Amino acid sequence: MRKSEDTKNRIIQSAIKLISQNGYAATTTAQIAKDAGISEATLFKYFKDKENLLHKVVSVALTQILGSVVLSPLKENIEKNKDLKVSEFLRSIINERLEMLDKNIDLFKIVLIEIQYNDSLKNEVIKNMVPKTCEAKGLIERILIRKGNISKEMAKGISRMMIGTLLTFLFQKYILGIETTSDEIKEEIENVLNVIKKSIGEE
Amino acid sequence: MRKSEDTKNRIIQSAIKLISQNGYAATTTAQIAKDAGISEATLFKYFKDKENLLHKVVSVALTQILGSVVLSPLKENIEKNKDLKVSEFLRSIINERLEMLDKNIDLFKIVLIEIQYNDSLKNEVIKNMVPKTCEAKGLIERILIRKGNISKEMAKGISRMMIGTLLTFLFQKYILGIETTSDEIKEEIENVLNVIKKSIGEE
Amino acid sequence: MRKSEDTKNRIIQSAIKLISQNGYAATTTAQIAKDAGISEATLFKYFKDKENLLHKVVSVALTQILGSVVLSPLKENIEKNKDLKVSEFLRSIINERLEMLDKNIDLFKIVLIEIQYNDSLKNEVIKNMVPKTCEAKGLIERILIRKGNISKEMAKGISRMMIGTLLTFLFQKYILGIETTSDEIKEEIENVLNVIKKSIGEE
Amino acid sequence: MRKSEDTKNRIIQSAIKLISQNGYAATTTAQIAKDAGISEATLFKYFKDKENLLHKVVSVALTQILGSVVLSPLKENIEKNKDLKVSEFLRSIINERLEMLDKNIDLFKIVLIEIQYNDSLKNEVIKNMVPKTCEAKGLIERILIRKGNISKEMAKGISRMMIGTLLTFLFQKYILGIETTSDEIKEEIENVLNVIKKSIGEE
DNA sequence: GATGAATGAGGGTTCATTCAT
DNA sequence: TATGAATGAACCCTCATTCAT
Repeated sequence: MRKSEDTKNRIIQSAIKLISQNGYAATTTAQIAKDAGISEATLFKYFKDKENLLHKVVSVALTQILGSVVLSPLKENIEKNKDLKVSEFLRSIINERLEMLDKNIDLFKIVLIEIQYNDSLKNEVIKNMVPKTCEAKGLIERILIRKGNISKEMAKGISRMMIGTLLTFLFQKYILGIETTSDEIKEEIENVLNVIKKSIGEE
Repeated sequence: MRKSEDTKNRIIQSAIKLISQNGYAATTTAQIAKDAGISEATLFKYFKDKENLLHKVVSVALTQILGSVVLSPLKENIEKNKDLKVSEFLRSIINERLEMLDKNIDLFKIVLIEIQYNDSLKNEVIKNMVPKTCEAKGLIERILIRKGNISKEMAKGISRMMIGTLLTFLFQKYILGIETTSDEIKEEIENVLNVIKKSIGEE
Repeated sequence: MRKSEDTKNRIIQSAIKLISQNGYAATTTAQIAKDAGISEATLFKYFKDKENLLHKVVSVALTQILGSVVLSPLKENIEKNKDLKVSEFLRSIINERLEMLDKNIDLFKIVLIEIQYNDSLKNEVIKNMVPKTCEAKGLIERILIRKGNISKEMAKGISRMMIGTLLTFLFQKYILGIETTSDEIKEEIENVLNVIKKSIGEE
Repeated sequence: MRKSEDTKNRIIQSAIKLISQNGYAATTTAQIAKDAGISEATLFKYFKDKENLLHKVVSVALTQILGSVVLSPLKENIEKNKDLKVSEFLRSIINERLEMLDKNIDLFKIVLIEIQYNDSLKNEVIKNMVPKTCEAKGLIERILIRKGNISKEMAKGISRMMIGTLLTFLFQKYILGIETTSDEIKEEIENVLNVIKKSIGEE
């Protein structure tokens, strides 16, 4: 049981590694088995077929991204920093989110790419990802509003900008693969925060 | 000659369609040939191998995205609207860009996904895409600055927000495939523009 | 293990048979697989590609021709007959060599023909074949010299004639495929031996 | 007509060149057409199919080898040198034959290799080559006998040795591709002639 | 007479999957 | 449970050959 569970996990980890590198269609079960240190026959003892393994991989990715890794630290962070100035609150969120992206980029890539080609996967992902993300977004907006002087519409605009900023970095660094120094990143974050600060009259 | 050029184009169009639907690795040359109404043998008369066809597809995509489709209308739009109020100027740009995204989403998807797995493709894309995008970004920033009362840093923050907003829509609609009514989209744009307007004291 | 080795050998034997019949380029992996009673997929589990199989075939051929089959019996024969008269010594060698040719003609043909089109094969063959052949040639020459009254040059001429005689039969029977009765062969051998006998003043 | 005949010859020459380099099965009609500077379609206007072209190539090769190139110079040479000493007569023949081999090795290779795989080709070749070769062999033998003191059997042995010597060089230089200096060749020829000289008591 | 364009048939090769052990 | 051995189906690609122009 222990051993069995362990083998299964090794297969999944190998699949994550290889699929994120080469894509699902270009990753062979032979590669995965070899990387996991087992035979192909064994792989098919654990997973009915390749598609089944992909679903498991995505499911694991979703769990990790949404459940333990993504939202908990975000909520923690939000809670911990909710008494800061708005700009500092937002900065801490962005930085924490960037770190999280960095740690989970393989999983993100797999999920984002493979749902393009697989509707059942897409539905599964949407069903899990959207409400959780909206929840987090709402949480941030409520805090912004509570901090005073910020209308609901402004809060929505600001939270959307935060998402946009994160996506821009995701795009730049992980999709296009452009090397960016952490100084450059900091500067760009400050530029965005500047606009927001001005808009809410902070300082 | 006429005929030959036509066949070649049909192959490329079929490839674009199928690769954007299923990904490069999962698209077979047989599918492409069938869709183009020719034999596989003919396909390989026009393209040395499958990889070669992918490069041609990406090259066409880049040309179309960057050259005629992406930048020209953007510059035209910028030129035409540079005398509007800042918020109206930005709104017109976003709307025009959203339309452009909609028209070229297949090409975008192919390029963005396939460069994950193909370094020579990635280099080609980066070399072409980055400078042109920076150019457009710079153009917008200069106009913002010239319109008065906006610092260079603010302009940078704002242009980055514009990109972030576009990427958010790209992500939401085309990656996650979430249906969004145009009213919802408009509302969200207004929320973002609102923040920007506030930040530059417009009105 | 047993089974696996067996399958591999069956593939090689089928390859030898078919390549010697039709040549490497005209022999398909499908034919080989069918002849070996396995699927093509299995063939490619045992040999990386068709070229690899050819190399194995040639390697087997070389081993068989040079190692166990060619030189050992020759040396044995030389040893056994070194006390005969020169003409009888040479006759026994020629006859033994002709038998050997007959048994291994398929392997010879493959090696001799395929090295025309494949440099790496040619190098491999040369490296193995030339020294061993020179060794055998040298052995014969030393015995001839030791038998008295034969100069080094004469010995070289005679050994060369032996090779020439063998090649003539190879050419006649196996290249041109001309049927020759064993009486005709014997007669021709005697004619050549006659010349040699005269030249060394035997009898 | 002139032009047409010319094109046909260019095709044949290209075929000879390429088939001798790569073998019939591995030579494509596309390669031949390209080398001949024409389109593949044109090639098939001149030759019903690829096999047909091979037959024409072999036929040309045979004509050239046997008719004009091979036997005429040999007969000429025999006639011219029939009054020399036996050893000198044989030396001149060998040298002339070696030169001829060198000039026509491409044709020889094609013929010798392709008849292994094609019975109709083999029959054609045998029918033409054997009688002519026997004729030349007989001619030489008659001259040897006429020169005195050489029995019919000795003459046969000697002529066979000549063929063997030539085949040895053919084998060494053109099949195995072993580089040999002309000095080495001369020495080996002398060794063989030495034996013959001794056998007929020359000098 | 020459060729650009096209292709059916087949070649080598890979892949996910099965099954006896 | 784990795997060595095997494979049908499909993949990318090539080839000799045809035909309208």
